[in-house]
Amino acid sequence: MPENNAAADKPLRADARRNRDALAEVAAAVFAERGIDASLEEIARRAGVGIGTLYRHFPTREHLVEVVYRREVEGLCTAADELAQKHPSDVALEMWMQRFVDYIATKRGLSTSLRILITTNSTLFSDTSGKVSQALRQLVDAAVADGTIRGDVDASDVLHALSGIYSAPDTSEWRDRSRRLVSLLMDGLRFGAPKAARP
Amino acid sequence: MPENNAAADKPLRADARRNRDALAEVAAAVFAERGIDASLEEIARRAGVGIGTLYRHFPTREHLVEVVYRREVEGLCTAADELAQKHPSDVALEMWMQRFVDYIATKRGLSTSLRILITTNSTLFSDTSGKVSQALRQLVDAAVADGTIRGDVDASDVLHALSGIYSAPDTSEWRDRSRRLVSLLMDGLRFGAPKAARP
DNA sequence: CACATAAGCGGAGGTGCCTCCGTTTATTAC
DNA sequence: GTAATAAACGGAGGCACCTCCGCTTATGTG
Repeated sequence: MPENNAAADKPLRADARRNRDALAEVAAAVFAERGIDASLEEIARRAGVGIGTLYRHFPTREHLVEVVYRREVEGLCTAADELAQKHPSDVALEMWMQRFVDYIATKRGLSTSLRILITTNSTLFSDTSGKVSQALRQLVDAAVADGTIRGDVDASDVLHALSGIYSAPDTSEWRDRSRRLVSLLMDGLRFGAPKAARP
Repeated sequence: MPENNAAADKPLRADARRNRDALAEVAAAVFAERGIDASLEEIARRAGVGIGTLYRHFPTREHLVEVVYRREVEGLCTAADELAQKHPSDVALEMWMQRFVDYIATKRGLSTSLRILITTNSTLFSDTSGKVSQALRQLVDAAVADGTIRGDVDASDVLHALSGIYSAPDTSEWRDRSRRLVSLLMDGLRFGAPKAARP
């Protein structure tokens, strides 16, 4: 079956689809630069649409935030595929984790509102965290399979190791610290692997 | 020692105290009638002060809500004393529980925002719930002591029995249902008490 | 192509938020 | 009582929210 929400999902008209996408894309940028309380009118303005159009597509701020969030997670997961194709699998894994750090970075500061949104809307959390760990699993498994990282770890171990990134305090050094955590982790993962790159 | 917050608590000027009280009182009414998102400008207007004055006393909506909430709890607890003096102790207990129902009634619908406020500000919760159960304990103990309700229960039992009031769904019948719960509970408490009123 | 029409657009307008600062007033000192 | 002054007042102004509805445009049909 193609889809079947209560009374929805008919294909949008071309202009509507265009505007909707433009809004989501601009919103991502504006939220990143001004925080989650950014002016919706600014978003509409920058996207080149009227404020009415914004509200038609996204009746509340939360709707917009949710869509932006889902798109970003989507992008993160797509990146896993692309990296996997263009790079040796251990390098792909490392690059992806660095990108993951960048991604988390933009989410800091949005904390309160985003947390409320996520606790309010539980499918949002399960959907997205499921996708992320699936993307990670794919990268880790590939790297283990071709011997560029050691064989006695799996995706859950790596995810667990990354969890320090969430919990670390919100200082100016956070980003650097997190990048170092990722390289450190990679060194550990390469250690003793059959085909690990030797620096 | 009288008080000693970091750098505060000097006695307010007479007009300031007046305005502050008026605002809190009006706010209680307006929140009750329009919900927690009521217009702050309306509150200022009805209290007969400028909007600037409202914001000086209560820099954010949450500040105002918190103060209103604390006052209401205060009132509920004061009522316990008054009822205890004017009525036989079992009657006082019953009347107080009915008033408790009214109090909870005004809080329904405010749920989300109030819940956020309470989880954000944990002393608010411990302060108020402590006071409420203390008031209830006083009433129950008195009624047990003079034999108008049975002796094998204590305040915690009663509080536990009342907890159904919170959890019940938010229907139109809620209030009636809750009132009946209270009478039912009172019948049970009077049953077999040495000096219970016999209908 | 031309037309009909449903889908979508946009922005004016009314309301609320919050800040800032010139004016008013309670209080203290004399 | 009067004067000095710190405290408090109030509302204009600027910005954001969100709705409503007259106008525009994409799309299907002949």
